[in-house]
Amino acid sequence: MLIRALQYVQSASSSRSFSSNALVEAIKHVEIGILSGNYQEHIHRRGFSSPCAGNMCTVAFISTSTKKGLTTSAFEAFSKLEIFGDSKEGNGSCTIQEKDYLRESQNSKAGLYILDLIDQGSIKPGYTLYNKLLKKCTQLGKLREGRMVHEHFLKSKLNFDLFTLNTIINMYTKCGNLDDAKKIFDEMPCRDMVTWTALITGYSQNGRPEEALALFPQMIKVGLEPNQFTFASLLKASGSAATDKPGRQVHGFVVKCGYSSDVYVASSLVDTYARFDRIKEAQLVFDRMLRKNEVSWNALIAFYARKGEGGDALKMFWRMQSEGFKPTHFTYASVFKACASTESLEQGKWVHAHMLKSGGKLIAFAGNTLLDMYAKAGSIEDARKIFDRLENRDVVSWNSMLTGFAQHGQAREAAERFEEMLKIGVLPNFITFLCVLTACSHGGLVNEGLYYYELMKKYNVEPHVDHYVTKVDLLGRAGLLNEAVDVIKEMPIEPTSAIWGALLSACSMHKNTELGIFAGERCIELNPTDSGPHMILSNIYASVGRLSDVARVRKRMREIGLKKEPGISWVKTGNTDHVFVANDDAHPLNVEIRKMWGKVSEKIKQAGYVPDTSHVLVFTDQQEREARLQVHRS
DNA sequence: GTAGGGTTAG
Repeated sequence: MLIRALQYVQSASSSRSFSSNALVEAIKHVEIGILSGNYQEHIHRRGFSSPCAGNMCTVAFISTSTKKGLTTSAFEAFSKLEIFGDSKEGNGSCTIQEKDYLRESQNSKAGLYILDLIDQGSIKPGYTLYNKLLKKCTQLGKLREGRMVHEHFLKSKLNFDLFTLNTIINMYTKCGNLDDAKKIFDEMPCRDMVTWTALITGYSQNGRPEEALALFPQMIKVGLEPNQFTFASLLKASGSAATDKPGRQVHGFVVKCGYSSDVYVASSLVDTYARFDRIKEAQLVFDRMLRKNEVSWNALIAFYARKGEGGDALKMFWRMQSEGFKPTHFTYASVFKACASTESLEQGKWVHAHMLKSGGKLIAFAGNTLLDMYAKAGSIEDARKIFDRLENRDVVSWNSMLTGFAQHGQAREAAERFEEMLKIGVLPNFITFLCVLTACSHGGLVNEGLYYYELMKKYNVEPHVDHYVTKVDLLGRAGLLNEAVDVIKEMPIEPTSAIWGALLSACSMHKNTELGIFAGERCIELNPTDSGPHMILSNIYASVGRLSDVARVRKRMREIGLKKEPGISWVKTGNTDHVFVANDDAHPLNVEIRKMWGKVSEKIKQAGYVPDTSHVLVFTDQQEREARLQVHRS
């Protein structure tokens, strides 16, 4: 009977004429037969075409077993239920009919079938049931369903229960609804340490560190002592505070309350100190840890990666393993970033191989950084390969791929990928638009860029000042200087130095002296410490022979204490880095290199390169002017 | 019932 019923569901779900009615019929059959055998095993052995079919049976199973009073079996099945929302819809493993079924069941709260059963009187609810339901909603991040359970609990005849309310607060914070969590917190007649910790954690995990930290003194005031959970969250919040002061204060309490040797608390301390560049303190806490784990190492490795200290990051990566710790996705993500920032592709390849060898899957978490590493190191082909091989792709994977194309001047590719991501339903964020706009700007795709800019509205992405900078850059590079000025005039926020900087570069490129001077002066007013705009402005003055203005700009730079950073080039051959600094003839093969450069430079000229020497005024001799442009000189 | 570590742009 059971087998026949399962066959019925299976064939119904794979048949073209499958409909909701057929499903209801099928479920009835399953309901009749399901208790006569081992349900889970049968589901497993039948090997359903998709998890949705299994879900349909699970719903039937819950219904049948609760009717028979087998609540434990119902709970067990419920914990495996994946019918909440659309988790399976997203990866395309559903048939169209199954999608309809999922949608229907959502509307008729089939995901919370069990609540209907309570209303019908088939099942008597208790705190345990509500807590299980809330936990499930929390795990799946289902706010709507969680709220339904919360409301159902309020309507029940059950008394106030601290444990359940803490669970509800946690459900709201994990689903990102801090306002409701705070409301419940405020209305509670009594709170314990878990209540406070749940709210502190909520603020800390949702990027509201100030509010998390503000709760700490209040908690102390009512006489509750924080535990290791509280401290871990407080330290995370301290890590994104404006100064290191909160972190130090919390550290004091950690010592006072005796949690210094807790591995969660100590790892958080390492991370917090590292975020304020207090590497000595971070290292000290780390060294004194009696027990370490992967997270302790990752906190330190992430610090070196952020600082661009690739060598140190790699050293720690090998050391953690020699001390018996296995790298995690966090570790790989940091190490790849470290390799990307030091452009040590060879080392990065080693670590990549290491990850493959240790059986690590290529998931977006670490894969995104690996993709970025290859793109930054110059191998767009490898970056693309990584993208194709990713087990899962999130918006960052797409952004990184777009950036890769933009960095390699492949604007068309970037635009195509962008269209593709929209087509398959990946929601672009503000960074996505920056990536695709930058690609268009660098590739001269003005119309496409303007179109994508307008598209931001459709995706509810509010233009940030950086988007305006990119738009000015897009128009400016293409020589549409008046249009670029219109953007600046019409933007709803005050132009920043970056905005004027973009216009300045465009004017320099297209030789609009008057506008360039205006933009340059505005840019320098707003950010006097960047040497770049001073140099461009000076060059613009030079190009029209306004030598006294050149002198004035140079004098102003000296007064501010600015020096133009010398131009530096690197060439890597084998394991040796050859560094060339402006005005530096120190390389042992200097003579040979210059001879070779002469030949290359001749070829470039033959290919049609015309050096722009207009701003190199100090030398009257044309040959000397050209030479100034071709090698590093100040 | 409450906890810590990662990535994309500029």
